[in-house]
Parts: sequence; C-alpha cells; structure tokens
Amino acid sequence: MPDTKRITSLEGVVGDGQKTHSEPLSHNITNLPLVSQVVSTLRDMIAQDKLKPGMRIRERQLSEKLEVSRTPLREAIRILVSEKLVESLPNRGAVVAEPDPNRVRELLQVLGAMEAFGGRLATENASADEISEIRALHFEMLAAYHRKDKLDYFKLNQMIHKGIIAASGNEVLIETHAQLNARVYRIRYISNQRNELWHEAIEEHERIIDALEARDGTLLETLLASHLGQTWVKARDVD
Amino acid sequence: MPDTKRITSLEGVVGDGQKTHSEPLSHNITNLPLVSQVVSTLRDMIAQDKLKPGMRIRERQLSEKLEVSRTPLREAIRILVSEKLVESLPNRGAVVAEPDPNRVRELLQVLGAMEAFGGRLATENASADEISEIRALHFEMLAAYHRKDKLDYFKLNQMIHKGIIAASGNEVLIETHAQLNARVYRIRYISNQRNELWHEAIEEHERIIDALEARDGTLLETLLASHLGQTWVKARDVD
DNA sequence: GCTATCGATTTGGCATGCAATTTCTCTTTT
DNA sequence: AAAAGAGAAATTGCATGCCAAATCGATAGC
Repeated sequence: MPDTKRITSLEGVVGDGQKTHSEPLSHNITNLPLVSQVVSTLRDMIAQDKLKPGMRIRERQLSEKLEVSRTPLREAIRILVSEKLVESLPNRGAVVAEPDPNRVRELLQVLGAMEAFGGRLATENASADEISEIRALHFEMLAAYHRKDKLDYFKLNQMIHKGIIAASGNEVLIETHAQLNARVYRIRYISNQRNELWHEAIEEHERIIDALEARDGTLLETLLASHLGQTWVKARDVD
Repeated sequence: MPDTKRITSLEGVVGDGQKTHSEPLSHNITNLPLVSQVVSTLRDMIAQDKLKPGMRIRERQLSEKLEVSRTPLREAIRILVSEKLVESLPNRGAVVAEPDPNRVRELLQVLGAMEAFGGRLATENASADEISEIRALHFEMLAAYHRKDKLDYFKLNQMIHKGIIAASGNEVLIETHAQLNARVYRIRYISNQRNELWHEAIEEHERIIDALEARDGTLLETLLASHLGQTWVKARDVD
C-alpha cells in the first residue's frame, strides 16, 4: 500500500527525547564558517529543549561539548542574543530566554498582524503554484489530524503559515516573520501537544485557504488577523 | 624589512597585558560590556555615513581606531550582521550593507503595516499624556518646517512615528519596528535632505494625529498604512 | 538557626598568537 | 601592452592565555 508522503524537510526539528548526549556539531562536512554552524546547532538545541529556558550557558563547558573553542561559541551567542533567543547578563554570562507571557502575547499579536499583511500581499502576488502547494499542505495536515499525529500536524501548520508569508513575495516580511516565529516556536509546540482543540484551527484554515484561492485580500486579512489570537488562548497556560 | 624586529607584537604581554586605563571609545563613562559600546558606536557610524555602504570593514584597522581588540569588535560585527546593517562574506570580512532598492521598498511596506497596526493599538492603549506629547512633537516639527530646518524636521518626524509605535504599548512591536527602521534610516535621511515636498507629509501628519486624538483606530490604520508609501516615492531615486 | 565574611575556585571579558586564505605586487609570458 | 602567475604581505578565522568579577563554600559571629 502507498506509503504516506514523507515530510523530510522538517525532520528532527522537534525534540525527540534523545539523550542530552553530545554529538559535537551534527556533521561538519560543510565549509561554512564555524560560527554559522554553531548558531544553527544552538538554535536547534533550544527549539528541541536540549537547552532549556532559564538554563545558564557555560562557555567552556558548551564549547567542549561542541568541540569548538570559546571564540566562535561566544560570537554565536551574541547572534542568538540579538535574536532574543538568549539573554545576556553582563559579567554573568548568558541564559536561554524565558518567554515572559506578556512577550508571548505581544509576539503573537505582531505575528498576527504580519500574517494579515502578508496574506493580503499574497492574494496579489502569489503564483497559482504557490497557492496549490498551500492547499496541498492543508490536505496533508488534515491527514495528520485524522491520524492524530500531533507532530506532523504541528509541522504542517507551521509550514502553511510560512507558505502564506512566503507567497507574499516580500523578503523582509519573510525574514522578520521567521525570526519572531522562532521566539514562540517552542511554546507553540508545547501548547500543541497539550491541546485537543484542533478542529477549530482546521476550520479556520479551511476558510483562510478558501480566501487565498479566491484572492480575497480583505477577507484573508481579517481571518489571519484573528487566527493567532486562538493560539494565545491555547498557549497562555503553558509552563 | 627583516632587521627591524617586530618587537611591538609582544610588548606589554607581561605585566599590563590588558585593561590599561584610557577611555577606549568616545566616552567610557559606563561599565557596560565593551561589545555593547562597540555596537552602538558602529551603528552610529553607519547612520552618520562615517562607514559608507559597500565599504569594507577591516578588523585590525577599525579595532585600532576604536582602541579595542579584535575580539569585541568581531562580536559587535556579528550583531550588526544579524541586524542586516552589515554583510559578512566568508573569509573576506564584512562590508556595510548596501540597500538594494527592492529591499528598501519591502522594508517601507512592512514598516507601514507595522505602523498601521501599532496605530490601531495606540488608539486603544495610549495614555492621554502620550498623545499630548505626540501632538507637541508635531508642533515642534511645524516649527522646524517653517524654519526650513531639515535636520530637526527629519528627527522630529522620526520621533513622532516612534512615539506612535511606543504608544501601542507592545514591546515586541517597538523593538521590531526600531530594528527595521534602522535599516532605512540613512536612506530616509538622505531622501529628506533632497526633497522639498514636506508640506504633503505635514498635512498627512495632521490627519494622523487627529485620528489618534479621536482614537479612531480604523482611520488611523488607513492613514498610516499609506503614509510610508509616500516615503518610497521620495526615496526611490537616492544613490 | 541565620546571616555575614572571607578565601578558593570558577566563569566571563578581553587580548593576542598562529594558521589558512585572500589580496597585492611585481615579474614573466604571450 | 594585457594576461598570467608566483611570491609576499595583509586579512580573516579560530584557539588560547590572562585577569577581574562573580560564585561557591566554609567558617565565624549574632
């Protein structure tokens, strides 16, 4: 029988309960600057909760674990600080950022506004192929929903929203959205694991994609602006 | 050149190795981490065109000029890279980012959307004092307008927009807006110097502030969303 | 018992050394 | 003369060392 479509592009993005054991840098075949690799590694470790919020980052210890010196690690930390994934306490090092509930609410508000705006642009700029792909992702998400596969559901949900933003064609919007999204990624993941209210989101998505296909910018804007408010309701009780 | 021994590279290694008095940057009254100070300095230098777009940043040269070592300078550069004020070319250092006209247009679009959103929030959340202050800034801007003081006009214009965003009360929005704004700061400054079409902006501001005082969110949103489009028309011919 | 104090140890902040690359310069070749 | 190329000089990437501030821990004082 036909195998389910592999969603390879997002594999391993989310925590899988592996040991905190230390693969140095996942694979060092690349010749990218070491800092970039370290940044990626740390971003992943944070998203996967291998580095937990509030946890102090000890430079020497972590640099040994990653098998790099402190210099590239420190530079990487600076980058994550400016992305607000990490906080820096002068003379006392860095800790993984704890998401203050107010910040999370604000983030979701801003993301909602950005998606609304991106959605409007998408109704003007998206290619037919891009819209089809989003519709396809939606069906995959329905599949995950009926299988009760929370992980796939979550990933596909993310991909759909990312896809809408991408279809806006506005690079700045895409980057900014991605960066803000990274800050709530983990909390949304946890929230998704706990909640059983998926079908509401499904219905909303249905209408969102209908509006996109109809290229009804005003409607899509309205739908997307309120969509993330639901996430807040679901996320507020995490931690 | 062989005979003249390069003793300099080792001098002071023993004894006073580091941290030898003497204010490094413009004024070191603070005890903030050195990186933060360097970041501020570089940001200012870029905004003031002391570091020009496309200009290569030479670590040693610049670190001598700022009287810091390469380490904090490099960390500062990483931060500016992730803010997109600087681009990094692997193994070939960093250059001050050249604003691609398309990116500028996209930035202004996104800023417009953010201001529209922020404006709506402001009509809901702003204190009376905040609104009064914005009105006051507007009058100061009118003064600068009649004095034909372009610099003050520009700064007050910026402050008004920043003030509206600040009045939204959404920290994330405030930060994100500031960061995106920094990327077009210089180009807007130049554009402002060249253009004589101020009075249009003045009239728009008038209506914007009226809407804010009336706490008419929908109207303010509309006005702000289109306001920055004008900037694009003015900015597009820079360089 | 609880806090204050002082030393030892750890950690982060910064400077500098060294190897790998890149860029510059000057010569050689066509 | 322009292109090519071989070194030399300069530049970046990364590692390591040193110092001062922070943290930990034991002991003393209340």
